[in-house]
Amino acid sequence: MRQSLDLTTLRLRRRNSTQRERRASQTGDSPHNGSMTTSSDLLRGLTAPQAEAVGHTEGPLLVLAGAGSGKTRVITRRAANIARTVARPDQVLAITFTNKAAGEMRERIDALGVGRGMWVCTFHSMCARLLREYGETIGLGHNFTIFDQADSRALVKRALAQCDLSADHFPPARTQERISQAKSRLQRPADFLEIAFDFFNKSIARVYQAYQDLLTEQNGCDFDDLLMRVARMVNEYPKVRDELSERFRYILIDEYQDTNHAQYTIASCLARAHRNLCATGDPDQSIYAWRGADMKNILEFESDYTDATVVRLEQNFRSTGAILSAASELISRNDFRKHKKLWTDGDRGASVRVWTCEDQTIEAKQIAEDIQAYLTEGGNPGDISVFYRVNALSRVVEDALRAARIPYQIARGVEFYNRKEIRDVLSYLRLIVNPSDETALVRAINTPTRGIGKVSLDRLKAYAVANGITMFEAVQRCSEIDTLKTAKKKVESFSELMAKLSAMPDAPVRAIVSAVLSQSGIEKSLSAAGGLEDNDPLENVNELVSAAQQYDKEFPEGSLIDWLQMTSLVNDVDRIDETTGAVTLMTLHAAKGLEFPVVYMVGLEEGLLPHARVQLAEQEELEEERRLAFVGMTRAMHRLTLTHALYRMVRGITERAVASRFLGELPDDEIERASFVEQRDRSMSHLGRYNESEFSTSDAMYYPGCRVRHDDYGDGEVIGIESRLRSQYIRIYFRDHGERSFALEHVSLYILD
DNA sequence: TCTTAGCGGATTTTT
DNA sequence: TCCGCTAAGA
Repeated sequence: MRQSLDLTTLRLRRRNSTQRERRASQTGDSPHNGSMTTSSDLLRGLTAPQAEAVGHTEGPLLVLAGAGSGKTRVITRRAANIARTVARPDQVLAITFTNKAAGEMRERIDALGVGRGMWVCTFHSMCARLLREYGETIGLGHNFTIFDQADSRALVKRALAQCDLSADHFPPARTQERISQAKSRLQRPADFLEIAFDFFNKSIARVYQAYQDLLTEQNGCDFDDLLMRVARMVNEYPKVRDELSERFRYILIDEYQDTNHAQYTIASCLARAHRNLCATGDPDQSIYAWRGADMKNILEFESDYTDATVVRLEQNFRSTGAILSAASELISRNDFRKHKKLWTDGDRGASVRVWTCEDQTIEAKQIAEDIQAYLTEGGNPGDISVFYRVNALSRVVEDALRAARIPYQIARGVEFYNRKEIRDVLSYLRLIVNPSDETALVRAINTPTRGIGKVSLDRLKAYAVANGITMFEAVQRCSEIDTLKTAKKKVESFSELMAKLSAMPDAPVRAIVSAVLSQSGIEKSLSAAGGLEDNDPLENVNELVSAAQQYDKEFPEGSLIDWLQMTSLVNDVDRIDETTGAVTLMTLHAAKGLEFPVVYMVGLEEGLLPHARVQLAEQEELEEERRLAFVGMTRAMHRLTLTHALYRMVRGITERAVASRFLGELPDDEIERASFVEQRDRSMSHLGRYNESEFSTSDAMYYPGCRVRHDDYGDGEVIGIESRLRSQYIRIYFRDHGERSFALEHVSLYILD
């Protein structure tokens, strides 16, 4: 089991060693420094608060670590110190937010001369591992399948159908979200029903129950189940809790501000025996409230553990003065926060650049040109990253980079595993491991098409239900199913195929994957179809084989189960390869915890950041968007560029875009503006008169509080911009006429200041 | 049972 | 723009 958790670690270690060694040497954590064997060495080069956190061992500890304050270094050294002085490595549990972070941390700990055996993983992978070990206690087979979001969505649809609820009133995505939220709050279907008073919630409760039954029937766990089942297990089975909390004498949890209730419960239970819980995080970087994360967990740590030591890290070692000052000014607009003052004694550096661009194509082109110039000066593409709020924005940037022949990579690890052909192959593997996995069966049985369609599947299902067996067992006994007509033979041969494949469970994973490819006919049908220019499915499938081969090489002891688990739990960032020397594109969420010398943030517009889906009236939602902007900005070390476009094409339609209010919240002193807007559009635009000066605040920069003049209504103050239906509306308060709102594309306004 | 055309709806962010 | 779903035809 441990194998699966180590895999990502090792892979990342191999890939990233160059870059990380470079960074490590900058921070004094050189892996080649073999002389670090005493605890005092671990304190070398640290500031006083950092040293306090590293040296602390006993009792609860809260490290409030501002962006770029050397947090990773601190927790790494602290873990190393503990494992060296007061505990064995295997008594230490370190939970990080991504597998990548886990990999880096493990490598650094290794470099500090600590032996193997420490648990360094994410909440989800830790839970999967614990469930394989203890699952029987709560009636979960050890060979359970992890259902990803798409699988889970499909089950929600089935559950909705079973409950006779129309997808119109209960959109599967929303329903799934409701269920997920309930699970993260540790509410079971019955609990949910108890607090549901209206028809809507009662219906959701029914769907939830049906959904959960479907999952259980298939011996499956969705992502939330991994957490919920472990949380309930440690809560309700004192024996398990005691055993585990006895085992983990020291627990470190990073990014504590983004934990949800289930994770909080797990942490509390595991820390029960020894109370050596160290939480690190930064409330200003909490960006996952939408998926149930609760900032209260970190804000109330001190009342949960009244004897907690609190260390604040406020000195920033990452960014230049200008970047830090701009980011600090922005985040200071949030009301719901603990006051904190980040500071640096480094140089001010270059101003933060704010670019106003004609449209998204110009925006992308300017960025590509700017990157090109940076590379010409000898810069490294690997230093650069481009962030955006939504994945859809990556497209234009990609096109521009490709046109400029600049190497880039996108942090979208899950996408690979979401490809149809990959899911097809994986469904066979899942079925081998877990024959109850009906979702996998239904997919595999007719991929490639073998003439087993809906009708035959219905008959198989009916037979299974009538006889109280699984659908897979029905497949195996298809000869006795009379309702099957022409399909009988076909089902039979599928059954034989699966029997053959299942007979090789201990073979190397690569061999199993290859066997699936050749014997299922997937390979043949893919090569017959012929490859497209890019994204050839056959090539993707071959990449999967290589991945399996890699796994075999690194984990001779590894099993198919573990490999599948690993592929289910990869996230976007995990697949970034830092050694390729390519510009990295990612969402703002994925950027958390990373740093880059050069950062671009695109699409700083109302509707994108803050996103149109957030209720602007809800202060907390708006503040989370502001934190997201803050997280993005504070990733930058030397150079930060923020861009917005005046027109943006959304779903094929070009729309007027308005600069993000966040741009208006940045301090002028730290900002340098530039405009890439063509003259003709200025004169043709229906937005009224512009400021004369060329680089003035952008033409479109209406922000809340901005004073404007309207031809009919006189002077007023902008209250906000709202997106409704297809267009955006600007709401203005006029002294003489009260509140009015106008369609942005038709209104004519003069900006007064 | 499979293929295709046409339509409508959708998009936040992720383990 | 794009994707997935539906209905109709082979």
